[in-house]
Amino acid sequence: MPIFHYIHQLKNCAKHHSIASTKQLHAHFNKLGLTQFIHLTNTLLNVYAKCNLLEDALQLFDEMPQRDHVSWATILTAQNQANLPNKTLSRFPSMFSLDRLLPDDFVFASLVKACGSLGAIKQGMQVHGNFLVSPFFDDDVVKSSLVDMYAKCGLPDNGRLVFDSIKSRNMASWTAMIYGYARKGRKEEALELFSMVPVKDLFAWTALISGLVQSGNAVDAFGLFVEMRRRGISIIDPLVLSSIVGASANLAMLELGKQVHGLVIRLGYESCVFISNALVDMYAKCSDILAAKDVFSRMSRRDVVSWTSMIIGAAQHGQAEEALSLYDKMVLNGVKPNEVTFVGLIYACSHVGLVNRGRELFKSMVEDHGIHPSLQHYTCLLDLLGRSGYLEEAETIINSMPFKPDEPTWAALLSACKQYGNGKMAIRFADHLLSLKPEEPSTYILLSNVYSSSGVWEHASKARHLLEALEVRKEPGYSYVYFGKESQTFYAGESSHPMKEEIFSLLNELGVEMKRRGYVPDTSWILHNTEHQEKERQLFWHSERLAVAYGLLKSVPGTIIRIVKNLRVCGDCHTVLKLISDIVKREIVVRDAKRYHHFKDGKCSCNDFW
DNA sequence: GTAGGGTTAG
Repeated sequence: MPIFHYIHQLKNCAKHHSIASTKQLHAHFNKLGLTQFIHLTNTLLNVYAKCNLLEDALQLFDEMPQRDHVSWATILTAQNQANLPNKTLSRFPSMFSLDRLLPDDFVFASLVKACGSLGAIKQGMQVHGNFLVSPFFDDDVVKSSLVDMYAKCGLPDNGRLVFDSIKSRNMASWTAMIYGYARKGRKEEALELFSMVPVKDLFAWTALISGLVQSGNAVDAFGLFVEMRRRGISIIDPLVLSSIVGASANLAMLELGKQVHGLVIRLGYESCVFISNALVDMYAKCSDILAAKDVFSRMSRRDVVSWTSMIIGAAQHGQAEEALSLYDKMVLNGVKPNEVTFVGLIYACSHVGLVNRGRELFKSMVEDHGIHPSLQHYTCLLDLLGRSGYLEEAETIINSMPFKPDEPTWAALLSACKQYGNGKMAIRFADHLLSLKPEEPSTYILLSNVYSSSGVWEHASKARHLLEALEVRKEPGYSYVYFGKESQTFYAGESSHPMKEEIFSLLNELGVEMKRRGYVPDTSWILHNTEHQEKERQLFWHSERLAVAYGLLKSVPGTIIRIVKNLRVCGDCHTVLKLISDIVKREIVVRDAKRYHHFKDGKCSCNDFW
């Protein structure tokens, strides 16, 4: 039978993902000694890759007596498609060392793509340089990939230089460039380019919208999504929906998220794994952990992202046991955890002080799963150890780990030193923290307190000065409360609200009852050098309290009051919200800049850890 | 026979 006939058969296998037939043909070729025909073997390689049988493809590739450019391009692309871009980059050097082959245009495109998905800009620029001095330097496909790579690496200006050199721009180059600007938050340039696109198809809209979501501009992303719908662009592919679900998550507006969920269902994409994943995450971020679990439980197929989203959701809402048991179920289901999964798991342990379990998971991550711990993993582990008083162990880890702790980690450890009365270590940690020039005002309070109590006055006053400088450019605190479709934003110290009187008297009323229950305002959270009474007054006007009072006055009795705050909730407000939840018998859910707090019956889901 | 754009978890 002629070779081209076999190639035709193989193409059919790829089209229908028929694994059995592919393997049968492979065996047949072996028997007839046809594998020497590189043309045929390359096709087989590609079919394995298209059927997601990377292992088979790799084995075949390694066994090939001879390989050409096509073999290399095929295997590198296969690794990209299997989401293993680092393997693409590590395999590439043997193209020359093993087979004495230089990259062609196809191979360049694969390498550029791998660099893009890794955000490996240094290697990306090297590849770019090699491409420019290669015979393929003018290839438009590689150039489009380069535009995309620079977009993903956050360097749209580098991308623009390449973009301008493309002779015949097609949709791929346009969308890559639009995405590059949008992702960097350069909305005007993105829109300008978008207006120039000859055909505004769903891809172009998606690039624009998803880029804006990723740059944190959820509001404009929504506006554009509505505009896209108005123009009758049919959503024939669900990817734009995951961006828009993500936008609702970022805004933490539950009602909006529910509407988007409704749209997802109407369009028939609810069973799409990555859409469901985005929904799980959205509900968790909107503090409706029950809805998140509901979506999760109805999924017919769950990948590592689904499980991880659910684990992190549970952990962030204070349900550590749930998070850990989800992990056990995940393993039982044969889903391999990745580095993000372990961030969620160790974080969960840290929340409830499960020191041993946390240590075990960290060890298992490295030893059983071969994952290199990142700074984030160390941060979670140090949090766990510090909180439970294992300060020496924490310090040993700091000295041996390949990263420097960040500001919040030093701050958490410093608090732990204070709590466990380790003054000497506190000074060591404080010095590290001070040298980082922290951004968080409460850090200076902490520093100042540590230095003062240890008699290091010079540093205590330095911390004060730095704080005063910081206070000037501090972002004002605000909170928004929402119920149904209504939402209302309150700024700290705001006293011009139309319902000011009602809010004021309700807070006063609650204050009387709180003091009756033993509440003493903790004014150490107020940073200014002011009189005690003035400090109390400032606490009183913190935005989250105004929002809660408004929520109590305006929402349907018995419903959950949901609040989103831009900064972290202060310690005193945390105490107050716990008390209020008990006094009025209402659940209050606050999402602050760091954590989720479910206040109910005088307790908080965060276990007073945030 | 091989390549380029839009997606989800921290």
